[in-house]
Amino acid sequence: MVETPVQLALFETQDSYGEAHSGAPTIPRVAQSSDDFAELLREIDAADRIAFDTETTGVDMTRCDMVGMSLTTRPGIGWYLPVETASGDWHLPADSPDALTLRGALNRSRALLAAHNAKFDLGVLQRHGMPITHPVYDTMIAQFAIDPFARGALGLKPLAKLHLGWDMQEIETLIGHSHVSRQRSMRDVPLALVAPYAAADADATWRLVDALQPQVAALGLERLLNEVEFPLIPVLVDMELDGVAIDRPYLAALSVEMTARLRVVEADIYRLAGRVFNVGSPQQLANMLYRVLGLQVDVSADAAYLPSTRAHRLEELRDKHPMVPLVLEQRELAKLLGTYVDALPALINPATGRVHTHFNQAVVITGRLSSSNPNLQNVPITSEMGRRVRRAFIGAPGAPDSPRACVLSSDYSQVELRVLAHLADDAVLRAAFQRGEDIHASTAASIYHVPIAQVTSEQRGFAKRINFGIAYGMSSFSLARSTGMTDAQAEKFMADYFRRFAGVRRWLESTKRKMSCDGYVATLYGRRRPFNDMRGRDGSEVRRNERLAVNHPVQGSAAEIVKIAMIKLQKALRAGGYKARLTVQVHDELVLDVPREEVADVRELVRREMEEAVQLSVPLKAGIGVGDNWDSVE
DNA sequence: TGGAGCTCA
DNA sequence: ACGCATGAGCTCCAG
Repeated sequence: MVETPVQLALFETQDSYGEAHSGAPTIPRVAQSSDDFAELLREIDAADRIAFDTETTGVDMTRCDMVGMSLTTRPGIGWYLPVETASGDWHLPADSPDALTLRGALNRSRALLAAHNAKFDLGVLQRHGMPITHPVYDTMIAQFAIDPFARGALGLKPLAKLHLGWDMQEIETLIGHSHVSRQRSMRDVPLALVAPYAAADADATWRLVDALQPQVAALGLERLLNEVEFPLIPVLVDMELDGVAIDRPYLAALSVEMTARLRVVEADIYRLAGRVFNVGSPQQLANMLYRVLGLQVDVSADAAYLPSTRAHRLEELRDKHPMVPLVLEQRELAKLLGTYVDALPALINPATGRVHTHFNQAVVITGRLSSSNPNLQNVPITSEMGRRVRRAFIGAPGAPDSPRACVLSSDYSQVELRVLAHLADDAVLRAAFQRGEDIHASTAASIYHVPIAQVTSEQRGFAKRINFGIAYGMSSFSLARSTGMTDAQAEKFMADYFRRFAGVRRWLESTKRKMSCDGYVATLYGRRRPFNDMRGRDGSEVRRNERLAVNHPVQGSAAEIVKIAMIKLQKALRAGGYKARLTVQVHDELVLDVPREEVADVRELVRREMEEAVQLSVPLKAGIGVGDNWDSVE
């Protein structure tokens, strides 16, 4: 039978696990009777700290099934609660009375709850009738705050190795490798093997809290974790589980239209080329443009390499040959089709009819969220064609006979510049924000010494460039590059800027000094970015680190403000009994599904929670739009 | 799998 | 003289 090789593999697993067991001394206890369960409940009531972990049939919390759950209330022992069993033994089905009892016990407990990558476990538990309302200590997020460069090694097993010296059993020893033959499901692994594996995971998590806590304290990360990152987890769980509604018929029609246009454009390209080639291959395209057609670009060319075919390079050639604009159009169509129009429908969860992105808290060094599968933080907005894609993101369907929810988008106005004004304590910049002025016009007025009403649009444009660039540590050369000023003009412009905004200049200097003296810089809530000793390094490397150093507190503190706004907003929405739901965060923008009858209320609630998220020395301002889709929110 | 190229804030 | 703005994710190609 098919079973035989599986069994063999599992026996081998047990052997290797036996060797490794000395490193992970967890005694598993399987809850197999009502008496066991009652004993566990008593332990939960008496516990100071409870670590838990879920075993599931997959890694996607929006669709996997729960196989079991492990719980540890003291080091060395891990309970395992099967969710389903073949026999009549005690188990814990979703929504069963026992599940409700456990949920009540966990939420009633005064113990610290801990989990590794808690968002996953909380999402799974929520989908199985056990929502956890307590804040949870997440050992993965704590580790990321301690060492943001550990990004690739944030799994529970590497952490247990690092902090506890444990060589833990890898999950592949139970379910096989995803790339080798077909992976088995955790559901098919015998209880006798799942239980010790799961128990060790909960035990490791329990002990990791002790290992991490001294470092968290030493690095001053308590407020960041307890006031920002941990409370954000349940907000992200709700956002991910709710998902975003997609207009599938609209996308289908858009696909037909865009694909037809793509075929026409490609046919025209082949006709002009005199042959068929792969326009999507930068190499073949460069060969066609620069060798066959002989187009010239004005760059100091290394003879060994053909020039790039990047869009801004092709824009310079737009009028030189009719193929060039066609290539640009082909690129845009192929990108939109491949990334959204044809790809999004496949990501719609059939059970919910929505797409469920992942918001990751442990990827971006500055502390921003990242979004993946799909990335909803880079949905096109600039081009007309891109905005047609954006129109596919719509409100959730309402109850029968009631209309779809609206899409509400609220974005912070100039949040990073306001953060800079606060951090740098720059009197001029602060005053401009306090007066509620158009900040770019105001900056221009300051630099050119003219009344704000007399600022020309060109002057405002220069000021806007410098306002954006400052937070990135921009040089006068890049200012010249991006504005078309000469180097000398740009240099003078920046000198004028820093004379006027002396607080900003002092802050930039002190931040760079802090980087080299202390070896780190930090955000409002204390998230650090470490730097290596740069003594004896190349000047350009030092300057790059200086740019990273000044960007970190600005970008990272802004990210914290948005996260706090999300936490407060979610709380206010729930307290008010609203059906409105947060769906997407795009760094300085929050997107919500709002039933039509709630729009007036929720609009003001969102504004208040965002503008009052934190108290800075400058006001925060949010701009809000409402529409039928993500494009029409203006 | 790494780079080229594109999208966003 | 050099090198030239921060932070991400996804798709495609080529090897």
